[in-house]
Amino acid sequence: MGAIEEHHFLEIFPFFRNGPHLLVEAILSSARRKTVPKNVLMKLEGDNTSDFVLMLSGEKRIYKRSASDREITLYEIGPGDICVLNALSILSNSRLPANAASLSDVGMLLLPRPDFLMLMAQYEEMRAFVFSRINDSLAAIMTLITEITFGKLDERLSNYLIEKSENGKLRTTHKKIADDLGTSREVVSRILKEFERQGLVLLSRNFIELKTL
Amino acid sequence: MGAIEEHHFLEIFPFFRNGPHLLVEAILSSARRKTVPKNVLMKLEGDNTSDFVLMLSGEKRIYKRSASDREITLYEIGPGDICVLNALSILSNSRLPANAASLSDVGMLLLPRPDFLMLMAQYEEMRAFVFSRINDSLAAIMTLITEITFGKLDERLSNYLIEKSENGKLRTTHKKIADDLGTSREVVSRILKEFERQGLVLLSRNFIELKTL
DNA sequence: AACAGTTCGTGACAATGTCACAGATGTCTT
DNA sequence: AAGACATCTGTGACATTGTCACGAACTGTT
Repeated sequence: MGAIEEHHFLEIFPFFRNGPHLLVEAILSSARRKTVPKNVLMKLEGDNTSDFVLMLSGEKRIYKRSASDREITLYEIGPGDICVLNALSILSNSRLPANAASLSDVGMLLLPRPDFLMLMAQYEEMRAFVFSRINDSLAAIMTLITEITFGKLDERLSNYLIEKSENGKLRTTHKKIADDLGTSREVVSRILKEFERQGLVLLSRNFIELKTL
Repeated sequence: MGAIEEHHFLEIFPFFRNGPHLLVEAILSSARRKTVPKNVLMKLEGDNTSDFVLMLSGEKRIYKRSASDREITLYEIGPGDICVLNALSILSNSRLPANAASLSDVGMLLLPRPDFLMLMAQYEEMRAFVFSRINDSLAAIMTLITEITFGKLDERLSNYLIEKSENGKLRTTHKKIADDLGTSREVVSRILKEFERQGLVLLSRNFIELKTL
C-alpha cells in the first residue's frame, strides 16, 4: 500500500497545485490509502463516518433505498471527487443519510476526522476545495429533484443511455437502469421496448446498443 | 432598523451562546439588517448572492420552478435558520440553483461575503454552526427525494395538511399545496375531494378543516 | 439435456399528470 | 342589492408511470 506520491495526488487533484505545499504534505501524511473491490456496499444509511474520503480511482454510487425494492441514485463520484454527504456528516458529526457502493474497484485516501477538521480550520484552500465540491454535488442534486419532479421518463432514460453508453454500447440490466433513475424495472423495459420499436436502440440480454448517434 | 441587540440575537441563535463573545460581536458589527414584506420574490435561480443571510423573523420558501407552471418546495427556513443554498453559493462563489420567496414579513441579517468568509476562517464555532445547518437542510432534501420518488401522494398530502394546519385549520389554496408538494393543482383537488368523501376533511374556498385530529 | 438463477416482456389495473372546460365563490363596483 | 370580475374548485377523458402477476428467454453449470 504505502503512501501515495505527491505528483500522482496532484494529477488527480489539480486544485491543490495552486495551494500551499504544506497543505498537500499534511493531507498525504495524515491520510491512509484504502482500496475496495467492485460492487461492495461500503456505507449504509445511518452509519457513522470517521474519515474524510478523497477518491483516487474508480467510481462510487450514492443512493437511497425504499422499503420495497426500489432505489434511486443521488450522484456518483470518481477520481478527484469527494462525497458531499461524507464531508458534511464529518463536519457536523452526524450520520449518513444515504447508502454508498463501489461501482468498480475503488482507491481512496482516508483522512481521519480530527486531521480533516484541522486542515479545514487552517487552510483557506482546503475550505475552498471542499465547498466548491459540495456546491457542485448540491447543484446536481437540485437538478435531480427538478428532473424527477417535472421530467418525463422517456427523456430521462434516453439522456441516461447517451450519457452512460460508450460508442453507443451499454452493458447493463434494466433493473440497474431503473435503480439509477428511481423507477421500476418494468417501466424501463417498457420504454426501452418502445425505443426499439422506433428503431432507436437494439436490445439484448445485459446489453443495449444505440442506433442513432 | 439599526443594529440588533445582542441578547435578542442570542435568543434567536442560541448556538452562539456557547461560542466566543468576539464572534457574536463580529457578526453583529458587520451585518446590516433587512426586512422584506410578505410574498416577495427575493432571489431567482441563477442570481448571484453577495451576502450571507441569517434569518431573524418570518419564513422563507426555497423552491424550483418548471418550464410549465409547476413548482416544488425544497425547504423552508425560519428564525434562527440559514439557507444552505445561500451559504454554499457564497462559500463557493457560484450562482443560486433555486428561487427564494418570503412567505411572511421577513427580518434578516445580511453579512457581506468577505466578512462571512473571514468569520468562517477564524472561528471554529462559526464553521460548526454553518455546517450543522447545511447538514440539516441536506438531510431534509434527501428525505424529500425519497418521498417524491417512493412516496404516495395521498400520504404526502395528509402529512402536509397535519403539519401545516393549526388547530386543524388551514387557510390556503389547492394550487399552493400543489406547488409545495411538486404536483399539479388538479391532483390535489382530486385527492382532497376523496378525503372529504371519507369524512377526513371539510373543504371550502381558501380553507381546509381537518376533522380527524 | 436438464436445471437453476437471472433477465426480460407484457397484460391488467392503480396512481398520478395533463388538458379542457364548467361551475362555485369571493371581492369590488356601482 | 345586483352585477361584473377574478380566482378557485370540480371533474371527465386521456396519457404516463407504478404495481402486480406471470411466463418466456437467456446463461452457466452440472
